Amino acid sequence: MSNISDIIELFIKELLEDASNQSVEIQRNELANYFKCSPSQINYVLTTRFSIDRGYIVESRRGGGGCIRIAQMDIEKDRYIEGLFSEIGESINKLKAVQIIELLFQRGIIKDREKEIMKAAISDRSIQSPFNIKNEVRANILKSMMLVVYRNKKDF
Amino acid sequence: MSNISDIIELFIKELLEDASNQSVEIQRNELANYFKCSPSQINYVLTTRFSIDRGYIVESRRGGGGCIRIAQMDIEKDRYIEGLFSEIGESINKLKAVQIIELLFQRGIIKDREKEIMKAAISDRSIQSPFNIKNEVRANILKSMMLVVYRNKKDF
DNA sequence: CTATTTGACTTTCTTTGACTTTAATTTTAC
DNA sequence: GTAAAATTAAAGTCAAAGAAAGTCAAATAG
Repeated sequence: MSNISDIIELFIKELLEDASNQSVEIQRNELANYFKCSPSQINYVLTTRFSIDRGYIVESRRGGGGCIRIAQMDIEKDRYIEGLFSEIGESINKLKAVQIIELLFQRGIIKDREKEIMKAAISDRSIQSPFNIKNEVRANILKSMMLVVYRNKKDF
Repeated sequence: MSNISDIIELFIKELLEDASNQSVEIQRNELANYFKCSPSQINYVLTTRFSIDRGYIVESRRGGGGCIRIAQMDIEKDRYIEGLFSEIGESINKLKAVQIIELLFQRGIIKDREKEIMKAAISDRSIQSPFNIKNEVRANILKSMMLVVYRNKKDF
């Protein structure tokens, strides 16, 4: 204990607890100043503790008035998606990805057009990277989209 | 949050909401004075937030009694999507991609959750390719997804 | 060795101000 | 009284400065 990263992690998680809509906005420099650490420490915490795999979506804006938004999915409540996530892992081929998307549709978690959009996003035609990282990129895209779906159930 | 540009953007959009004919007239100096900012700030907001690819037309007249008119374009969905396609081209950065997605939502072409799914798919976190092809991949993903929307209008 | 911390450098977005251009109004010359 | 000139009242442009956040690699801690 008592490394700053853990403390900042906890702090952000408390903010998220208090937030009504499961998302908070922070200012990197402000937070860094508050914890008397370097600004890039905040980035470190975000990438190591608030990654997609852990159920968080992080967005940011630079420039004057810039900020970082952290949104959370309540992964505990959804053992199901947790299972799918670990199945996807770091890398997934197109066939398996499509299967998972179809599954989500069958379960009534996504609508028809959402299914089609997701399939389009992870198609080989989309991920035309000339290197052998297609499946890694596909895994990331799929997980990101799934997070949105799970976070956003209310809108369904 | 809380940068003046965003506030002015919001203000103008509210004016547009209230306007009967989807267009409003403002006076640059008056507005600048109201928000206690430099007049050229207004130009900045107009070029970054009310550009033609965001669906706005801005006209102005200089000299005494001059003013700026901002009008919201009302374009047929099909032609609209086609135009956006050519704008995306081979490569697109994240900001522009998000703008296009927001536009589709604003125009009622996609739903809220579809918007979020699409934004997740083209986020930097998703497209974690270690090489300099991010923007190419992003363009492909976005176009693929838009194609689904375009073909699948009936479901909306 | 792995995880953390820091700092120098980069990128992106915003804000400001000095200068330019254009249009309307007022003044002047005839 | 009218046409040209001067003045004034807008809006436009552009580049520099400022305000964030991002990256990456070296140093440090455990």
